[in-house]
Amino acid sequence: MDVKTADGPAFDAFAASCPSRRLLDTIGNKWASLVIVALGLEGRMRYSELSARIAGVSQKMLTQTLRGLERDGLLTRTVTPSVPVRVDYELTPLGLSLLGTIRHLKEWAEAHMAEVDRAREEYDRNSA
Amino acid sequence: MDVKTADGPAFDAFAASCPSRRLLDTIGNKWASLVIVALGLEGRMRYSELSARIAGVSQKMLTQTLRGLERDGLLTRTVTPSVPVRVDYELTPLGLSLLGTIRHLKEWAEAHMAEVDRAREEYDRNSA
DNA sequence: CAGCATCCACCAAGATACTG
DNA sequence: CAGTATCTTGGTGGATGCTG
Repeated sequence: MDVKTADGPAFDAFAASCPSRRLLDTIGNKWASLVIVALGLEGRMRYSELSARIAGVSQKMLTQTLRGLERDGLLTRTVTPSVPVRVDYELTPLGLSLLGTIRHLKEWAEAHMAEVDRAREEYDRNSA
Repeated sequence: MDVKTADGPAFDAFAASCPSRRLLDTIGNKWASLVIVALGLEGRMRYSELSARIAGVSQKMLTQTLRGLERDGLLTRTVTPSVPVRVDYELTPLGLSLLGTIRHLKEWAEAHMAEVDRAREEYDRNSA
């Protein structure tokens, strides 16, 4: 997280240049992580399949998300110039390695979110 | 990520009830992860120390973030009723375990973000 | 010192309509 | 089918001023 151990305003971690920050900006995105997980499961999907699979996403957000992930080298976009056009998306090796990282998050969540829920109830009860 | 393998609109992962979604909402937060990392390094910090350490955070956001993390059981808030008041924040065991998960993210970022950067340059060059 | 209250600006995200 | 274009909005986050 780019923590400065020296004195001064310390963290520059939130700066756009911090790798961790940029990673969180990516996977913290509501749709990006869903796209990655979907492609991780299916291996390769068409635009319309992704659209159907990820409930609630608008075309705009799906396209925007896919472009971003493509730009980051996390997935590839393949156009087959048939009629009508066919476009397939697939994770790159880089994208697959990130999928592994996301799974770690998932495991923490499944193991500990119940505890978080209990803490919330407790907190809300005491502050009501 | 609560993926439905059955047919239908498939993902309900983005729903508020999905543990992974909620975890990403937490650590995807710009300031929350910084607070956790800061407390992970220092072990225990006063409000003013956190404020000085995390450059650019407003009082509003810092307070809001701390309340959220306290509510989630990730840190404790200890008030010492001296004059003037003294308030200390410290990670709970739960918060410490999350710190470990965040470190995984950091490792991925440090190992792969350079590759992401290259992909971006390439992409931007080809679309210019 | 450690906050709460208020106001405001901004922009990401959704809805809608159109197209190669 | 797989998008693009445009408009609108809500809620996040910052600035400011005040208090136990």
